[in-house]
Amino acid sequence: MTAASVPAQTTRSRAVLAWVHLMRAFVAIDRRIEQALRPHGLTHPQFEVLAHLRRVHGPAQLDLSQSLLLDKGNLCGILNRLAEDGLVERRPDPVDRRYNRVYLTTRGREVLATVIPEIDMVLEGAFGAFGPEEQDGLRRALGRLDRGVE
Amino acid sequence: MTAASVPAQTTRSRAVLAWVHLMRAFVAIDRRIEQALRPHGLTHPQFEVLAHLRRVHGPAQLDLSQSLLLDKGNLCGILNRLAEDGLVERRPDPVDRRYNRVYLTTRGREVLATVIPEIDMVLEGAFGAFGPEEQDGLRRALGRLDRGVE
DNA sequence: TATTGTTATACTCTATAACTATA
DNA sequence: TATAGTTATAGAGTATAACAATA
Repeated sequence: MTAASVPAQTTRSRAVLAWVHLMRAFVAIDRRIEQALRPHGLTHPQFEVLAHLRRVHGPAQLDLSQSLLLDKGNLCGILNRLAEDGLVERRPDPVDRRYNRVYLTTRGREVLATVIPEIDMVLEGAFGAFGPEEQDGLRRALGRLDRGVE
Repeated sequence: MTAASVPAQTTRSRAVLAWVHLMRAFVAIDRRIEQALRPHGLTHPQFEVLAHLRRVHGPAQLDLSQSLLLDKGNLCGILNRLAEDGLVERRPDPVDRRYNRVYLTTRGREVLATVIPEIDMVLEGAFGAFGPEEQDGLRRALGRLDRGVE
């Protein structure tokens, strides 16, 4: 820091302080996750799509976009990039051909199989300092926070 | 959800669950903040810069980029947009003219004066369900989490 | 006519690297 | 030559809206 920059002290409310800490914790972990994803050529939204497809088999694009809170047009672009890389496949629903159902390819499953353990390690490293019941407590508090916002 | 999508049940570790909750809580609040910023034409990084300048007077751009963990080239672009909108001002350091010192303009201060209370309301709404000592507890846990990652 | 998905546009952010000006 | 800042480029995400295909 250069000499002439002047830090000022201001008081901040409990809520603002809590937010600053929440943000810092999130960003710190999120950066680690992105570092783990990048060598595999994956962005965060792309990983979210893949991880969702691992749990839900063959959703229509509209379902997918709603589940992940993404605009349908933008999801379309994300799916294009994933499909170009051969991680994902679109197949029209045989009954109602307006629907595209989205599936992981074998390659997509393989990529997930290598990426997910790396991310688990990041998370174990982050939360490992907490004991099991502390983790549960934190989780409950964050769940309350999440629900409180809606 | 369309009929043919198939949810699958998998077990997830405590750490992953804690992360999911952390992420959901963060994203929920973050979206609210962005909604509050958008009518003022501010993006999140732009607000971060302005908020930092409210506390630190006249930092050099390099200091600023390091404080906010932004690349100096990208910070330059963000400052250009803020300067175009008249919220921020660059003045070369009279002693060493390699440095640009960055200042809030009067307009920038005015915008902050209207935006910050709105964001405070978002945060009070989010954390208001917690009592003071609960907020402090959450804050301490998140602080530990943040430090543990580094 | 309503719904699903695609395409188009404009803007911002990020990563990376070459370039300019000052010291 | 080192440092601070700028510019350039390419890729990705987001918001918004018009468009095509199917029902």
